[in-house]
Amino acid sequence: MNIGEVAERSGIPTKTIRYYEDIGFLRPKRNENGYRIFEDTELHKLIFIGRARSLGFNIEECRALLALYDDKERGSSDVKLIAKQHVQEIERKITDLIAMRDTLTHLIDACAGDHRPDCPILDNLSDVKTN
Amino acid sequence: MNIGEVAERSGIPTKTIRYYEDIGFLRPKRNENGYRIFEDTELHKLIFIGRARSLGFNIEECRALLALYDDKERGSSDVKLIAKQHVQEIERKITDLIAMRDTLTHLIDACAGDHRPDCPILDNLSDVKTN
DNA sequence: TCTTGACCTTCCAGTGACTGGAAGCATTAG
DNA sequence: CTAATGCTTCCAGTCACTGGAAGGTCAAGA
Repeated sequence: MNIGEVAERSGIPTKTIRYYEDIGFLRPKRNENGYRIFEDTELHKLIFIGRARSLGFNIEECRALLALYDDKERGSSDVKLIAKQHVQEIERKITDLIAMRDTLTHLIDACAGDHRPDCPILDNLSDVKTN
Repeated sequence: MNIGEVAERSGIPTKTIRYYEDIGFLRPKRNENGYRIFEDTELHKLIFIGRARSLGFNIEECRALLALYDDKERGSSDVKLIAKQHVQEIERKITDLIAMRDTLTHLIDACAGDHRPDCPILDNLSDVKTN
């Protein structure tokens, strides 16, 4: 497979695939004209990385997951720990977003047609104590 | 207030506060020695921005939210529209994050978490068919 | 008074994770 | 044969910071 086909099949742009090679995620062979040739294992790795990224894992976390993926002797508890930490972070974000949505919704309702200079809701939004 | 105190009270690093000034979020006065002097309104603005940023709004979105925050005529329909679009975006993000969390949680539950190498998390991430 | 250290200033460079573009070979379709 | 597409490398830019250098300011202590 050339890089274009791998990009199509993995959903990862060619630029990004080359970048992933740069940072050591893959090391595809080259043929005589210098083109990268990808094996199925490399395609699978890219799909793996793409999915991990879409789940919000950053590059270093992906590297750790890839190492575990490659390591035949790995224990699954290592993987589970990484995933659990990530779920905690996601849940914190969800909580924050719900709070922000509720605040903004109140803001929209309460500020509609209100031309007074001081809005208590805005004051509350930026109040340190409600942080 | 000097920048250090504002940083402490807003939770935003001094570097970032100066950056926010660069991009026009604030325009703190200076005293004779050149130090920035911050009013309470600027502190509140920073807390507001910090919260919006922590929820994934980018700088331009923050600028729009700040306009809502700053706008003495708020209640006008265009400002309200901006806020509503932001609420929609927040809801989309919440949905995405919940999907992410559910996927990960499901995988964690299915993962033994012991020293054995079989791990459903990695299996799922590397399974081409579930792409 | 001098000095030490914390705090402030500006400017420039680097980060992460790409992304875009230029310049130049290789391959393929018409 | 030519044009279009695809591949290569390299360099630069993006966003939102973040770190460091070099230097000015200020309050406290010997």
